[in-house]
Amino acid sequence: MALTFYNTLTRQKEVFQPLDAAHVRFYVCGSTVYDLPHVGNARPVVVFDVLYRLLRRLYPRVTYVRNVTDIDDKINARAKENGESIRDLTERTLLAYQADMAALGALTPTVEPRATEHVAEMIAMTLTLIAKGHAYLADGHVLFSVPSMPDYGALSGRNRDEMIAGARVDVAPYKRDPADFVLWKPSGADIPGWESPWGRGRPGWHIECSAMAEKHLGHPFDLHGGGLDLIFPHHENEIAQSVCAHQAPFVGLWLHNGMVEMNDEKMSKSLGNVLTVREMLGEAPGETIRLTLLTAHYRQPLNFTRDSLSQSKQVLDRFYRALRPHRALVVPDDLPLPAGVLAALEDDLNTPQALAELHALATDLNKAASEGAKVEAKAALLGGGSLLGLLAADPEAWLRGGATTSGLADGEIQALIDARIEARGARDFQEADRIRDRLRRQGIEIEDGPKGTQWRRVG
RNA sequence: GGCCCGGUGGCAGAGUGGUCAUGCAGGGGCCUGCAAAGCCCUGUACGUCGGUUCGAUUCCGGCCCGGGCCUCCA
Repeated sequence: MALTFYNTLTRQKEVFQPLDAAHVRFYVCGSTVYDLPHVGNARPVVVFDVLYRLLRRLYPRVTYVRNVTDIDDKINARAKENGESIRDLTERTLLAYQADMAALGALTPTVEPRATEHVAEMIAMTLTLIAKGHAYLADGHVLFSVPSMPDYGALSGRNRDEMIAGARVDVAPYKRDPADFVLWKPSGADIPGWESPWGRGRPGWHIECSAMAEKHLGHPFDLHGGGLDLIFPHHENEIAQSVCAHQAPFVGLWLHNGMVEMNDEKMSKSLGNVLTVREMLGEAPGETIRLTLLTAHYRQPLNFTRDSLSQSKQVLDRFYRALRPHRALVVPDDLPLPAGVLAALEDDLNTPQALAELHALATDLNKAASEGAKVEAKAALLGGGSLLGLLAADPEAWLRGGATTSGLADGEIQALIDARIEARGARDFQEADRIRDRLRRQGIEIEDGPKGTQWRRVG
């Protein structure tokens, strides 16, 4: 099956045709580093991590760029509020972000460019836009002239008049057109600023992505991703800048993930209904959070609840239970790509379908009779899992390290199990059941099998 | 107000013009000393009203409901 994606630009599914089949290049909007990332911030990271894993298996070389926004007025405000330097705030937050995303099983992108390290490129692009008549200087600001670009609005599917009609914000008096947006703005002495041809100032929000994408991926490149809420104005403006600076098409394929919701409402800091990834990592393994983010198709809204988290934990338990008895079976390092999982992901990253395939593979493994069938089934399950960034943990460790902290240490558990085995050997089932009940009350479930008694923590 | 998206069985959540999602929960069986796990079987689901069709949950239109964007936002 051909790799297919729903393109926001055309609002239909299209077969993916890389500009260079030897080297696929894509860009995803990352995070503004002023606060701990919440679960909503994590969704694009996990979703596009699956995309990255898929592309790496399909193409010889993939460059994945995810930016770090460390110039932003919210950062300035937060640093002032905290009484710490901007550098300290962004450094600390970036480290937390990277740690949290790694805990969710996200691979490190090829490049994580920072805005502060690309101001020169942004100034250069701004100069180009002025030279080409797409930007102008007004009241110390450099503004992009939206009317200078006839195609403006193609991504969000709105025309300029509609935008102006629906505008809910006062238009800055220095704008020639209400839709114009800032490329560069002046900085007062108490705000970070960089020297520029227009005096000391700082870049507008959108220009960083245009400049960093160009630097690390060239122009044009294959695919651009981000949250649905970035379509307008961020991505629209990014397109305008890049297209006008180059007088050439920018990106043909745009992917946008749906929002994470709580109580059917978008999770966002401004609404105050956020759960941070860090908070959730205290309640559930990162892999459980990751799976939860993959249970719905990436373009659908995802209602995030503790209940959905425990559902995901149950699913992972099922997979790891299937794998547990086969620890000794050696599978190839180069895991196979199960056809069903691959086909599901090639169809616009249909992760729910891919998970259904994983369930079928787990059933296959549970039913496998011969040694050869077991090896094959185990490799398939792990291979499918790796494409989704799942099932890399040691099954025994996963099952014994459940969500709740039992009062019993592993040694104590084993001692009780040994005692129970002895009782069973003596056919003292009353004693054996008493021990089992005691373990169960401590959150330990035991299973008697042909290879002896195994246990796991439930919760 | 403008632009966009969605409403699937108890829950989560894919998908399809006419036999199946999948998982959890529920019911029955096999296995087990009993369990647990596993395996097998098990569900009159597709917001509503019309239209197209031999046939619609799936296509089209109206309506109702929910969400997103239009301002920072993943």
